[in-house]
Amino acid sequence: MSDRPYHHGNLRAALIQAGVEQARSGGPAALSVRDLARVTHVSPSAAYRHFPDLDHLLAEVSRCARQELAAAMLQARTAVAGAGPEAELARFQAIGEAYIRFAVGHPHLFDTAFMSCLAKPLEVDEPSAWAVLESSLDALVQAGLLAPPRRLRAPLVAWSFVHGAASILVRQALPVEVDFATVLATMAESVMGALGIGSHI
Amino acid sequence: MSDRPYHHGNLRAALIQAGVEQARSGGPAALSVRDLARVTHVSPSAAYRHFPDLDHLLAEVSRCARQELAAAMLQARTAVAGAGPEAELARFQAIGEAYIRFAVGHPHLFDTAFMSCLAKPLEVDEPSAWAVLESSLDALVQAGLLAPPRRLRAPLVAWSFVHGAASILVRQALPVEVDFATVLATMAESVMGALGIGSHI
DNA sequence: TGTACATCAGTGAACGCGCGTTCACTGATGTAC
DNA sequence: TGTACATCAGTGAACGCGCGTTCACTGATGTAC
Repeated sequence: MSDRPYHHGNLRAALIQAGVEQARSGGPAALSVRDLARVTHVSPSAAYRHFPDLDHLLAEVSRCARQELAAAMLQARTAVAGAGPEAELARFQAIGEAYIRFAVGHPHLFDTAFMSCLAKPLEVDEPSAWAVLESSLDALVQAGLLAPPRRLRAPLVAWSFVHGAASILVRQALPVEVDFATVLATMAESVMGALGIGSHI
Repeated sequence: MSDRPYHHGNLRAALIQAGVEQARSGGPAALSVRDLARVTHVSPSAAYRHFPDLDHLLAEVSRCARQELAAAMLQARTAVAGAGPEAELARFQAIGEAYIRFAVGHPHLFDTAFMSCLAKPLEVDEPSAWAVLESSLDALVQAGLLAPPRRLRAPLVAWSFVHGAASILVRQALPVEVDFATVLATMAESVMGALGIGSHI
């Protein structure tokens, strides 16, 4: 404990990062000023140099969780190569699949991403899941797969369905066995159906 | 405090009911053995005559929250009179609308209904939102509005979309202003589209 | 280049709090005879 | 109908704990001259 320098160097970022790791294993309930200070090898009061209170710290942790989700979507989309309508459609499905995969793979982080905080984070999400979705929908329109009039409400439609399916898988909210593959297939088919993707050509 | 009888009479039910009321205003985080005992005018240790620990008490509170949701759906469905396809469709839409209305009207109870507990409630949900949805889908099939092959996955499709939309409204998860009426209309249209309701006639 | 000093980023002890849970107990109830 | 007594459902004090936050402080940094 004595080999660490008196000044941490980047305590603010370190506390947030520690928060993300704690949240990954224990969810929002596992986050406390004292515990994050402990993990960061710093006294609890040091945190108050960087955050006015716990809630502001939580808001940043939550934002990082959302960014991790967005990064996963971005990566999945980038992984689909090629041009043309079929590649564009595959990229759209890839971000939905990544969303659900993230929720199932990191259920506590998923909860943390959408936990309720009174404080607002200092910066906006970067990357942002919302932005990823918006740009993918734009690409679908340009590829001629999504009718322009449907573009306006498309984000709500897609997000609702995918977020709902992810929540169900995470919580096992349904009294019936739903397996991952079934949800993915149903999700893809349903969003296509709801948005009429491809059907107006 | 001295005018109350020594024996409460139905403490178990009273604690659960108190839990529902506390959850309604403060959400799952507002639930504690000590607070519920306080509200019920009973010593904290009395609760342990009826529940092995906090988690088992929470599981019952959560179940009651889900039952309240189911009751709202049931009431909304019953309120739609008449027979025939158009009435059946209206009843189906009514339960989805009631679900979303409940989430927006009682956001903390909605959270409580789907909170995570390690313990399982002693009894199953009665009424059950799942059962309400299942029977409504059966009615749609019988009215010739839903193609039988789509019946199997229909619960997952409907629940995902409605639950997702409700979560979004409750959390204000989208960085865009989404009003209640728009969500309801979009929800109805999308579920119809995804399930192909009415389109195969 | 060297030194005084303001500023910054930590420490550690302490505060008061509410929590879950246990334990020995006591008051009320109801059953057997 | 009356009484002994087992059983049930409460009480209240206590346990140890971890929490958020404050406060007076001190060690390190870096800037002005």
